[in-house]
Amino acid sequence: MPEGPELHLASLFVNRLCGGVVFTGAVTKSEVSKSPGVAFSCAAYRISAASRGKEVRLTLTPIKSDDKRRGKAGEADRPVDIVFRFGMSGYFRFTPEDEVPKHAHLRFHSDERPRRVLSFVDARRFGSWRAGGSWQPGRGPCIMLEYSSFRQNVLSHLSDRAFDRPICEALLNQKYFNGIGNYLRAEILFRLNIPPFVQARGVLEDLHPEETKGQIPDKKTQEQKMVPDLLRLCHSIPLEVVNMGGKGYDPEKADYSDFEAWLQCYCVDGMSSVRDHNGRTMWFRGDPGPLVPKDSKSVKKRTKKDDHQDQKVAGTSSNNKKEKVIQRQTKKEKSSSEEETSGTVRRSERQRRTRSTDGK
DNA sequence: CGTCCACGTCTAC
DNA sequence: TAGACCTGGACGG
Repeated sequence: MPEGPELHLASLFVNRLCGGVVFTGAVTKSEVSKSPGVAFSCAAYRISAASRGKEVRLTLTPIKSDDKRRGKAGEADRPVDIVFRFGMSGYFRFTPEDEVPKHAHLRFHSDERPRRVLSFVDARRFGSWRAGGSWQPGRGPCIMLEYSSFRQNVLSHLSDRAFDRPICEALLNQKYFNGIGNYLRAEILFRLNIPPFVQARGVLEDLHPEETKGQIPDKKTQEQKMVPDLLRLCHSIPLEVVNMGGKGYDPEKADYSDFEAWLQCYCVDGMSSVRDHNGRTMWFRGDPGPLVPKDSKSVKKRTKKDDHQDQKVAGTSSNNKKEKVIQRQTKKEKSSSEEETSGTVRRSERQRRTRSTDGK
């Protein structure tokens, strides 16, 4: 669940559930985790959280007790910050001690009875944390919480080579779009009908610096402001997810359906998808744009349960990096595939469940 | 059983 | 621009 909205929801989650809780003792780490242990131990401390883009920072604040029997060796008295990245599968849980989830790699123990545990859970372990530091240098301002400087940061660096890339790939660059991930880029570009593989600079260079405070907008400016531009949607669409209220963050199935219903493009039946230059799946509708990878393969969505269709578009070689499946391909098949997949292809013809054998 | 795929970085050739 | 890093769910045989 981890893109900007999920990270921010995680911070809200921690503040809501742990705000009044006193924690105690050491911060414990799973054996298997490669992230460094957190050298913090305290008889009584509180936990608060903040987020920035795709990072969450926990602050452990020791509670000053009246009796000054502090001074035990290793006892902290100053606040400690821990900055987390969630990888592909990280999230926080707060559970009774005997219900700590599998893959809980960093744990904070409450001073209650029965005890509860705040856990950083991360099945794939692509996530990480670092104690004592701050936000990762090089990551840009938060798309949700630092909108103004985010916008400024992008528009003042358009000469950067990063904006040579297709817009869909630039949107994953955390130096400029801290918080955007794979589902958000699809949803954002979809709502503006921007082809994903057009050069980023071209999409961005005409945008206003905006937020020109004190200036009375004339009618034209007002009209322009009615139409949210790309950078504004990089802010507002993630906030839509946040405002759904915990859905989309919680890995439990019950909440997940709401999030699924919110998606208009990403993994949605009838949309097209291709691998971008970094091997990430880009979901879109219509024209992919001129910078689409040459050997890209278009794929129709596979639905999970209901109608389990798994239909690929015939044609182009399957460029699966890992398995290196060498597919034969004929020019004829290729052209027919492009005809079917690239041109907006009104999918009026309901999802066909025909499994066209690809390139075989 | 097996293969493919996943909301993300990292670093090495 | 490839892998590497991981687990697990969905789906196919």
